[in-house]
Formats: sequence, structure tokens, C-alpha cells
Amino acid sequence: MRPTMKDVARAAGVSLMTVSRVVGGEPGVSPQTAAKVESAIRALGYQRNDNARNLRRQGQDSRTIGLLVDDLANPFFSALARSVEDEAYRRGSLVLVGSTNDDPRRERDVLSAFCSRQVDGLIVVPTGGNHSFLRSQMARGVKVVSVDRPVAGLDVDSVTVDNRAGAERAVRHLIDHGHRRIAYLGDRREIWTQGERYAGYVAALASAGIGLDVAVTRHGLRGQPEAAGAVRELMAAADPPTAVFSGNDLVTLGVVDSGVIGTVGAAGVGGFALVGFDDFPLSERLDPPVTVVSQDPAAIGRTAAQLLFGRIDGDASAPRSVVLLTRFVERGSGERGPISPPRRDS
Amino acid sequence: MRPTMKDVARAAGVSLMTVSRVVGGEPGVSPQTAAKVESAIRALGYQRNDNARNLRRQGQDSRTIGLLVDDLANPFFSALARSVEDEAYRRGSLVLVGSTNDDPRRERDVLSAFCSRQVDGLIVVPTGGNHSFLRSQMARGVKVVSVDRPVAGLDVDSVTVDNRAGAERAVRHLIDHGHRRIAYLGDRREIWTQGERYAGYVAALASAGIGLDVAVTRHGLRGQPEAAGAVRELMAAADPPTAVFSGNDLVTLGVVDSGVIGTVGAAGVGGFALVGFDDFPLSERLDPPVTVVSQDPAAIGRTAAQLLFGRIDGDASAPRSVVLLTRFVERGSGERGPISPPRRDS
DNA sequence: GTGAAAGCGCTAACAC
DNA sequence: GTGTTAGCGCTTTCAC
Repeated sequence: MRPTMKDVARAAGVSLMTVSRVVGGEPGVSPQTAAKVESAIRALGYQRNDNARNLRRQGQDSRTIGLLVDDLANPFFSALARSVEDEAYRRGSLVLVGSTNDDPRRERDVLSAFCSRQVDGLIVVPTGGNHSFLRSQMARGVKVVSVDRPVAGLDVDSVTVDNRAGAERAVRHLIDHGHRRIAYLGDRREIWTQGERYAGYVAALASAGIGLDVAVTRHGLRGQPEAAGAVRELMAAADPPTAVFSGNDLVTLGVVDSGVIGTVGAAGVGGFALVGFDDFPLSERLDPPVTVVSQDPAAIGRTAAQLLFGRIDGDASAPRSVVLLTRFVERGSGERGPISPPRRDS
Repeated sequence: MRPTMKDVARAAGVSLMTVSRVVGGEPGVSPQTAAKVESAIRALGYQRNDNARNLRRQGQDSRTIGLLVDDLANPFFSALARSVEDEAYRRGSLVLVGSTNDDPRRERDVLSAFCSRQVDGLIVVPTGGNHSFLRSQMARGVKVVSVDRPVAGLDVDSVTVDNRAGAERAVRHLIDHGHRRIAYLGDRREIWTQGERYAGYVAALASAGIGLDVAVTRHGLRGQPEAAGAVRELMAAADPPTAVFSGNDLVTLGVVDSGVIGTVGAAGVGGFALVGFDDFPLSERLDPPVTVVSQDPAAIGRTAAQLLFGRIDGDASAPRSVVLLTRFVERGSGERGPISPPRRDS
């Protein structure tokens, strides 16, 4: 069906080897011969089979990498994916992509299929599952960079952000504005970033001498609707919180969408406060604008890709853990005091 | 470096062919032999090289498809990509992914690289460039589905939405609410979807007997900040529009972010009106909530993937053009009358 | 400067 | 049931 070098060679009246040289851009072919070959290539519409090529060129790069994220439709991961792909394009590599959907089985399936296609390296947002599989791939020369989360028990390059410190800062900020009953809403604790952010929340409460009340914490919130439901529930309960710290963008959107921050209290005077992890579109345009802990997904992806390609190019130094810093962005929703009762600092 | 079937065969004391049968799950191997082979596979950590496999299994699927969108970081395309990938995962296929960034050169580079990797098919959001390249790939057996936009002059399956009708409906809605000076803000007209939506805008004006005034139209707005700047400019001009129809989500976000709809006019009474193409997060939570023409990117991606896999499985019927319908969602921003002057129906 | 032969890792086709 | 041979499309190696 597709023409091969053999077909081109026959059409041009040269040997297969000469075609290979022309296609590969190698020297040692006379201009006249090269011209003949090139016109045959055009006439037949020949295109090299890179899989066959990579099969023979053992030990050399396949110029393909694999990228596995939690959910490609999530704006955080899609921004990350885009910057990885940009970096790959610049380097002449292709990107195989997949979503784990937080399912270790799917993660393994997809990573395994990536490796069967002889990828040079992997950029992985690891699930909570077992990653001995990755270890054996690394032994076989596949480079691995983990991103957003470290891989448990595996000594690989990783690119993460200061989740715990960012969260602690956010919650301390709420405490500094007089809040003592602060809710935590996040996705599954088993997801490393969520665990870290929750740890930051707990630490901030502890160092302010505020007891942890799990009645105002919710884990496992996947997506906006679930988060909206959870916050409505909390607000309707007997002793509602005066502030919320939310563990990721989807949860923050849910809290905003539930309507609680727009309706309770007079803006500027007091009211239900919110600080969210992750920035999101229109955060500045809401009433009040939403205070967030912001991270830069494009920078995370770019850093991971640069690390990976460095490894592919032979960098054999010790694995690095790059921790990018979050930015705390005060906009209004985190700077309101509690409505009632006011601080009881007894 | 990586163990091969040969290594497994030697370790298990059988022939290479027996290993191939076991790995390929083919019958005709005794349970005892299979067990020996399987334990050798585990011991060596053998994994099949699917590129070599596909090379030999001529005419059979490589179980890899290529997906090329405008911008993977754009929420519309990332939602589409996720649903394509879900469908591929269900089918046991992998997805090579790329962004054209609206650049025909990059489109060609990436598509060409996809085909060199022997993909079974392509799902493409075509740029405005020349696509004779796709034609020659199709002649060689690569299946192609265009998505979001048709491919100019190429008879392939396509999945689009009723852009023109959706836009016309939106603008008619604004006219019905008394607006006669309605701005159009969109991305480059050369992008098919934008051209169609603009055509719908023009048609709605025409059938209402309103003259087209290009002073209140802006094309080529890529991204939120540019759109925000453009709308501020329009509002500051001598004879500002009383309503805006925006051509995609990013432009709508820009209009919202510019602050014009939140500040002008008393809500419910009158004020600057807005209808946007594409829904977006928090559209219901803004003040006023934003009326939109909504499309379902996941459904678009799923439909395209199902079409493509049907073709890969041998469906040779005539190319289909699937047009999914948009939904008009009234929320408030499109249902306010003009501030001044009121309708002059002379 | 050009070409013939061997072989990358695997499977189709055919032995036995 | 198991093994042998040939060959997928290409590059490496070596000969001329």
C-alpha cells in the first residue's frame, strides 16, 4: 500500500542504499543521483517508515515520549500538556498522551503500551498505585520524570510545587483575619497534592492553637458539583464555618458556584471567606474576587520536559527534585473577617 | 538493553516461535510450555516491541491514532481530546497528540511525523492551510476525520456544529430585545468556525433590516486580554454598541473580564447585553449570568473518534458530515434591553 | 560515490 | 504442539 524505499530505488534506477542515504540526508551521494532519487520520492509520494527505521537504529532515540496525566480535560493538566508538547515539538519529538483518571490500573495499561512503542521517556503524574513497573522500565533505559506529585519509593526526577507551604500560608492568612472555624474541602487525601495541602491546613491551625475539627473537613470531592454540594451542607449545619480553604481549582469553582461567598455578609465588612488553591479564569471578576494560591502549570510542564530531554540526551547526574514556588494572590475573598461570632481570644 | 523474544526463548529452553505464540495469546501451546515461557518472561521482565510487531503484521492496525487540535490548553480542545482518548483507550489504541497553534507549517510537520509512525488514522482540527498532504495520506490508507471545522476541498468525515445557525439565533435574540447596535468580537475570520459565526451575525442583522457597521466588528482576537482591550475600545468610542456577540469562549471571557457588563446599567432594567458562543465555567454565577450558545466538546470528540474507529474497522461508506446542534442558554446577560437610545422603529 | 549482505524484533506460512 | 524459514522496511557494515 505505502511505497517503500525499494519502490523508490526501482523508480530512480538506483540501489536501496542510495535512497536511504538521500532520505536520511547523509553525505556521499552525487547531486545528480540525489536529484533523481528526490524526484522519484515526489512522484511516488514516498514517506519514511520511522518505526522500521527505529527498529534498526538500535540504541538511538525514537523521538517519542509519553505523557500521562490525571485528566487531560482538567485545565491544570491541559496547560501542562500543552507546554510539554511545545517543548517536544521544538526538539522534534512526538508525544503519546493519556489520562489515568486516578486509576492505577489504567495508569499501568497506558504506561505499558507507551513502553511497548519504545518511547524514549515518560512524564507521569503518578496515581497512588504501585510503581515498581516504572522501575523496571527505567532499568531498560526509559527515562522518567514525575510531575505534580512524586512517585512513592522511586528515585526519579520530579517537578512539584510547595503545596504544603502554600496551603499553610493561605490558612494562616484566614486565621490572621480573625477566622477560627475554617473548613477544608479537597479531593481524595490519597492524592499527594491533596494530602500535602491538607497537611498545610492542619499545620496552620495547630500553630495558631486552633483545634482540628473534622466536622468541617471534606475529602474525596471530585469535580465542581460535588464540591458545591459539600459546602452547602457545611453551611447548613449547626455550627457552620466562617471560612473555607479549598484544595484545588475544581473544588474552588464548586464553592463559588454554590453561591455562599456571594450572598453571606456585606462585602468589605465581613462575610464568608474563601481562599482556593489554583488560580482560575475570572477569579478577579467575581464578587468578591477570589484570593488564591497560584501555581504555573505551563512552567511545571516546561521544566519537566526540559529535565526529561536532558536525561534522554545523556544527563546521568543524580535525580533532581525541582520544587517550584506558589504565589499567594490576595484579591478580596480571603481578606474578610468572620461575621459571627467575632474572635474569642480568651 | 531490553530483552527480546530470543532471550526469553533461550531462558525457557524453547523456540522463539513458541514465545511469540504465548506472548500473542495464540492457541497451540501446551499449558506446561506456556508456564515455562511465562516464568521466563517475568524473570527477564520481557515486554513486546510493538513497533517490530507492527512492522511484520502488514496491513493490520498499529493501534495508534493521531489527534491534532488548535491548542491543547484551550478548554474546548482539551475536553475534546479527553473524550477522544477515552474512546481510544476503550479500543486499545494509543493517541499521539499535537497542537497546530493555527500554524499550517506546524500542522504539516506534526501530521507528517504522525504518519511516519504508521498511525491508523487522524483526527484533525484543520488550519486554513493546504491539505493535499492529507489526501495523499488517505490514498495510502490512513483514515481521516476532521473535527470542529471541515477540511477545505477534501472529502472526509467531519464533525462540526451548526455555528452559523447558532450565531444567528443569538444575534436575533439580542435584536428581539431591542438592540440595534450590536458588536461582533471574534478570532481570525479565516478560522472556519469564526467565519461561520460572523456570517450568522451578518445574516441576523440583515434579516432585521439593520445595516452592518464594521466599526463595531473586530476579528483576529486571540485570547482573553486582546478581547478585553477591544471591547473597552469599542465602549469608549463615539457611538458605542449596546450589545456584544462574542465568537468564542476566550473572547467572551475577555469581554466579561473587561468589566463592561457588570458596571453599565441596572441589572434587570437595561444595560449592556452580551451573548457568547461557547459555555464556560461560572457563566451562571456572574452578574448578570451570561447567556451563551453552548456546544458539547466531549460529544464532538466522542463522535469523531467513533467515526474514525468505524473507518479503521473497515467502514467504507461515503464520507459523512455530522453536524451536532448547539444549545441556546438564556441566563440574563442577553435579555436586557439597550440603555439608550431605546428602539427607534420608524 | 555506490551497492550487496546481514540483521534489528517480530510474525506468517509452512513444515514436522 | 513445536520449530524452521522467510521477510516486514530500514540502517549498519563492508566491499568495490
